[in-house]
Amino acid sequence: MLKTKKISEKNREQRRVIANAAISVIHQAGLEGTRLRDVARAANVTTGAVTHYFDSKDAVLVAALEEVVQNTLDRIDQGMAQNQPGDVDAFVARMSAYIPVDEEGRREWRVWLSFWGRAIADPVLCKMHQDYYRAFTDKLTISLLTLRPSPPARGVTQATSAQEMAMARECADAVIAAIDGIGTRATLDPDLWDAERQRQTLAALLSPLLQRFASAGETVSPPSKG
Amino acid sequence: MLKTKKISEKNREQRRVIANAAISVIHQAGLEGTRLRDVARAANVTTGAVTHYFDSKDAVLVAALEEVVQNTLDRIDQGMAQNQPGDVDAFVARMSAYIPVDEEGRREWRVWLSFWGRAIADPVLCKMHQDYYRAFTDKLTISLLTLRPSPPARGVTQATSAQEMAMARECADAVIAAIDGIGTRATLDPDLWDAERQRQTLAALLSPLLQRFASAGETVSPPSKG
Amino acid sequence: MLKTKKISEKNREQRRVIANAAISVIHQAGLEGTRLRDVARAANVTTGAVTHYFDSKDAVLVAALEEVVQNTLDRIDQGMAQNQPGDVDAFVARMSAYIPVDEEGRREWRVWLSFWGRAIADPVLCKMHQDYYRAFTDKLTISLLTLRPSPPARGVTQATSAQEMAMARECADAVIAAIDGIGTRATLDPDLWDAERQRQTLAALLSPLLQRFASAGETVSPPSKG
Amino acid sequence: MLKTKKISEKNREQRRVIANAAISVIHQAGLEGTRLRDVARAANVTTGAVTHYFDSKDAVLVAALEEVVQNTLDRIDQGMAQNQPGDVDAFVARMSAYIPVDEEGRREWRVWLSFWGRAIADPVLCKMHQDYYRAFTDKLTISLLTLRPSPPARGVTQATSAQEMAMARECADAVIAAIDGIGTRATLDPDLWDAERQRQTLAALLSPLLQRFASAGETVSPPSKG
DNA sequence: TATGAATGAGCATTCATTCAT
DNA sequence: AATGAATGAATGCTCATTCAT
Repeated sequence: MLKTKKISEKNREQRRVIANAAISVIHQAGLEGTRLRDVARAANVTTGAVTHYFDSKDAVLVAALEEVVQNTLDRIDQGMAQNQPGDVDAFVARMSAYIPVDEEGRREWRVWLSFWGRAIADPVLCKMHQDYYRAFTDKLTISLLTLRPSPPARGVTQATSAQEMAMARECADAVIAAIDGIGTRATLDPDLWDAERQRQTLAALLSPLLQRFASAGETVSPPSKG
Repeated sequence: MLKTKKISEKNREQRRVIANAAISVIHQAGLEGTRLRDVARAANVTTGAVTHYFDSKDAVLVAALEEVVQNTLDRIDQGMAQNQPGDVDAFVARMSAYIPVDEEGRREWRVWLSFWGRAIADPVLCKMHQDYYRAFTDKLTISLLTLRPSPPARGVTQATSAQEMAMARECADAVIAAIDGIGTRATLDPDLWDAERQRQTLAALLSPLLQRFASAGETVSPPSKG
Repeated sequence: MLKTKKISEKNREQRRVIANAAISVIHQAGLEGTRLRDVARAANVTTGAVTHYFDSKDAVLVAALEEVVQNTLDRIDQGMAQNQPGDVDAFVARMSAYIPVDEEGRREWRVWLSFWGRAIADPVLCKMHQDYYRAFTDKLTISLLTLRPSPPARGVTQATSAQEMAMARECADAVIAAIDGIGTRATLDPDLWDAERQRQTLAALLSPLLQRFASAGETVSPPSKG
Repeated sequence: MLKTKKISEKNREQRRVIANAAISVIHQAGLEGTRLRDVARAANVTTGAVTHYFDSKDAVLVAALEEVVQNTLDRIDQGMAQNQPGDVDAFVARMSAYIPVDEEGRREWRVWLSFWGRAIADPVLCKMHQDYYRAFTDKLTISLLTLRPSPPARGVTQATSAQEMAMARECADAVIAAIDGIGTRATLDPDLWDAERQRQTLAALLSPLLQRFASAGETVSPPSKG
């Protein structure tokens, strides 16, 4: 039993090693240029070992994507610390952890973008993306609420109104869209899109939006819609 | 001479037919699921005809992307009509032509997204994307300037100051990022992202930003940066 | 009728133009690298024209080989002038017209050699080669007889004895083998085999042989065989 | 280490099996009629196995040629035993091992001839031929020197004079040319060229030449050149 | 567990040939 | 007589997958 557990752990460890090797290869060769042999070589194992730990190539790719997703979600959890109400600038600055401003970010974005193209025709990958984004949206929605003044300060008794929740979710949608839009551009045109331009664009999109949101009693929707 | 022209035109016409067939197949099967035979069948020609008009499969895919790019650029030119100064809502509404709010839009976005993944490892496709986005940014920058009150109204004599240009370009970056971010989400999670949610998110991101921009004498950059 | 003849002549002329174009392409690209399109281009006609004048690609290649054969046979006829009895050196010198000592010779030999490889698996080409070589052997046999002193000088009355004919044919075999052997080497290693080395080797092989043959009353066979 | 060696040996063995299968197919179908699938079938493996051991079809063909070359060189080494000075007949008889007098010889010559045609347009094959022939020439030159009386018998002290070497090399050129010329004829017209005719022609060409060479103090060059 | 040799279906690509004009 | 666009069979090659060791 002890042995089984050890083996199982080794199993899991080997799977992660291979998944990370796959990420490396995808990063370098692109998704359709990724051959199982190269993944095996990058993981210092044989091709047989790869198929030993994974049922198919698709399973390897899914594991690679899960690895990237997990890394990102972990970072989100770290960054989703309690906000200071009204401190929009700090929040925007934290969001810049999700755009490709450093080497690791660029690496993850390249893999990320590779999977988008394939997810379109692959239900499994598509479902993974949807689940991940929904989770991200939920986390962000919760976090955004802490940007608002605490309820008592606004003279309301209930913890969070449904309307406030909706506003926060709209905001989360917008924040994620901004991140994805900037990340895409920066990944495909890295020479033109250095960290500064990315951060500037992120701030341009999020600051006015979040300042409205953070202001008590106002809606995030444009006035013209009301 | 006339004959030559006719032949040349037929050539170009056939190439477009095949490129559009490729778009159809990419839309259905994804980029890596696209086989030349299926493209040929979709174009009602034989595989030999495809290789008669194109040097290689890659050339067919490039032509397909060019077709999508051209369609989009054409639409941009149509939508870049003179803005009414300050009419931010109308501008935002026009921008919604670029997010996948209808069937054709979804179709183009699926193709578009497919190419992103491949552009990462393909210098030719990458260059195409960069060129296209730079062109789009330029067009949008010009258009955005017309959202601002005319110079005399602001008491300035010069046509457009360098600072104003920079502001407009920052705005253009932000607008494009918003479009890409929303388009990506909507393409990968179409059930959750209907036209309404897309438009709402687009407005949430662009309205506050553009209202600042359209207001004379203010900068688009967040106050904290100044 | 006159018109028919003209057309027919044009036909023949066009076929020769195409055959010579084929020789050019074979010379440059080798036999298996020869595409009908390139032959057409080299002849300044369209691919359709080539198939109009020839039933198939093989027919084009056969015509090309016939052209080379005809050129060679014509030259043989020119060189087969009456020999001066005993003038072995002049005969050997004339034989050097058949080894690739000049540009045209090298060109023809490259084509020639290309066809050998294909003749092995192609009965039609094989037959052509056999016929050509047999014709060459016959011509050469006749010519060689004139190297010998005239019969009266040898005290024989009959024109040419059967034994003498056999000797001459053996000689012809040897001469042709020497030419082919040297031509092959020189074609495949032209840098090492300049005209001088070829001529030297030809003389080394033929001079002793032919001097024996030219001497009345002796046989060309090695003494040990007799 | 032992295991590695075994694998490596199996690799080499399999490559040879496939190369020999290729020879069989070339022998039957000619070089341009040789398909990888037929080679695979002849080797009792799948097409995938062939590409597992070889990078490309060309690599398979090169290996096939190398096999033939190696066989020939091995035979040359066997036949290059010390000559008895002056025993020209024995030497000529040994040379007949290189003309297609038996089934195996015909087989090798067919492959050999096939490659000549392709070597013309293929630098790699061309280089192989040149290297092989230069090696053959060197071996033959050394061997030919032993046909001459030993230096003391000729009253010279030095081992081998430069002039003697040059004579031997000229002789080697001639011997090889004779072999190639006869082999070519016999391969392309096997019905007419039985073993007897080949041997006769070989003797006709080589005997007078070598007798001159084997005679001390004479040059192999024709008198008229001196 | 782990290996890597072997498989074979599937792909893009080539090119002689056909045929409507 | 001549064109050249279109055909489609045939080939080399790739690579995920299998399996005996």
